[in-house]
Amino acid sequence: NSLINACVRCGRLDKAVSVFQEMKGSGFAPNVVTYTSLVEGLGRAGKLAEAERLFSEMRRQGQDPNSRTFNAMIRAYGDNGRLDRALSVFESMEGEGCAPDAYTYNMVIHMYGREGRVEAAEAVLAQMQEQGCHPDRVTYNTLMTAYTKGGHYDKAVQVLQMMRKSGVAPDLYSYSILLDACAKTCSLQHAIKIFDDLRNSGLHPNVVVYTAMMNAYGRAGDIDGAEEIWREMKMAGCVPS
RNA sequence: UGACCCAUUUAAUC
Repeated sequence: NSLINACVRCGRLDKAVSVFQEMKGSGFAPNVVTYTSLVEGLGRAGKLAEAERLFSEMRRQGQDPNSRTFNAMIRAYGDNGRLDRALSVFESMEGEGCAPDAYTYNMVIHMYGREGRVEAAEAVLAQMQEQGCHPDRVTYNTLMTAYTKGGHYDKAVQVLQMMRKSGVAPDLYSYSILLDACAKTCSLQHAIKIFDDLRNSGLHPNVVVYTAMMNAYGRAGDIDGAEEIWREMKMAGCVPS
């Protein structure tokens, strides 16, 4: 399984499949982890029919999909422009006796956000909470992205506050999402405020945050400010990308 | 029953 997964992660689906064949040929029964890795690999390669086939085959082999398998299948469809299919797999989970986990909800929220369907994303968040699944950092960050991409900066900031209130500490993703939004709308003053919050949080900015912040200065026409960030970044030992 | 062990989700620039 580790080898198959390594192949999948490196984009070598062909090798993953041949290891899978070898595995079966030498009498080792693939388990749920094996199938999940392959579904993921097939999804990345856009081979949806093949992924679906394994998704069915595993049940016949007595390996029922678990939440991670469903997640891999949902992502396979979602990343290949089949939101409709992704959603039907998502909706089938309950009936299959598999409860969606935070990853599941987070992915679905992300997919709706990417389509600009902010209200649908909010509905999934509500559903998540109804099911007793607690939103985590990724949930909040994903929702913030949905808002900023939809031009609702204020709502994104509200999410940051909601996040803190729920005891989930914002991370570098949270800040970079807001900084990027400020940069894209040339709201330098907001960006400066967010960057200040970040410093006070005790987190150390990384290259993504610095890049977004330089962008905020740059787009606002403040070259000196941008250079100042650049110097700070190098001083902090942060390597440019 | 639980923990651990192999597989899943979010940000900038290009």
